[in-house]
Amino acid sequence: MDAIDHQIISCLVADARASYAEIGNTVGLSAPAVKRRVDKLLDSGVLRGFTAVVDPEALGWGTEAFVEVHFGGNVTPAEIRSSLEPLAEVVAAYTVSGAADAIVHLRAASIHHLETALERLRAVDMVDRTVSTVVLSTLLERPPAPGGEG
Amino acid sequence: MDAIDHQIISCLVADARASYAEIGNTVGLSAPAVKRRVDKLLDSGVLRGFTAVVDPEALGWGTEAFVEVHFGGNVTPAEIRSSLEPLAEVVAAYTVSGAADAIVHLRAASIHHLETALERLRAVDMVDRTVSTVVLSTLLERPPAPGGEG
DNA sequence: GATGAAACTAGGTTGTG
DNA sequence: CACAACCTAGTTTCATC
Repeated sequence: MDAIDHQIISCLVADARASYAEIGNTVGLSAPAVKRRVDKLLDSGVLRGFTAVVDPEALGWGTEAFVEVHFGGNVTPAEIRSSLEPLAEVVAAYTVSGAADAIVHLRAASIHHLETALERLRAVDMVDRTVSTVVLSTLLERPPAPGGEG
Repeated sequence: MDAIDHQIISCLVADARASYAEIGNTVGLSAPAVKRRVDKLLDSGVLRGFTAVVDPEALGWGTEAFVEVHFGGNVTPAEIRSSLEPLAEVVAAYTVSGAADAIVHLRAASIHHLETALERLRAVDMVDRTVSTVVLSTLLERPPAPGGEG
């Protein structure tokens, strides 16, 4: 994990289908050298994989919301995870500090779809209360800048 | 944008470096046919591109927070966007309904780094008040399921 | 208009120094 | 890590339905 690895990761984040030769040209390495590093990064788990970036609107997932979920009683993160995993509308979920126990990021096709997703979320065992915040517009969405401070 | 396009998108979301032949094998098409469809999806904007999925911990970005931002006065989404864009720790930002004006997703290297990022966020013009929620653990993070209801 | 097969080109992969 | 050879995949063209 040296500076060149960070550059390679940057290239792949920018375009996961970039050729090794192209990346090598950017970072000053030969194509095979880049491949070996990428293989190592995949093997070590630094790179988890490669995915396509899709326009949610085009797929008919134009409605988003963040939901603070309050659980009743003692619930483990693992239990929360397994209870949320079956809900297709849940694109992300986090346990958090503060008043709520978890924040759930929902993506739905419409307000109506969002409502039914919320109903199913509230029907999940141990869910006590939810506070929904509907997304009006996405201002910014980007991968974390590689090699920040710290 | 028929059912096969959705299948192709699913394949690419699962693995952006999958070969056209492999995708074709899954969706029941030949490699050239898949390529033509992918080109069209890229051209039409349904597919925005391809990116690498990186482990934030491994890159030293292990601390996350969601911040509700309250703005003073009349601020346009475009103004919010351009004021947040320079902050490297901002990985996502949304205008939202409800009490807050925006939700900002921050990723930092440490609690200390998060603190400095919050200071810079609060120093942004027109930012009135912020309410931070620190992420304890990531339960789930996944792309939206293609072809939902709606 | 879109697909499938084949030919050609480019990139991925492995071995050697 | 670079170089070189080999092999696989991407790309284009053309014929077909």
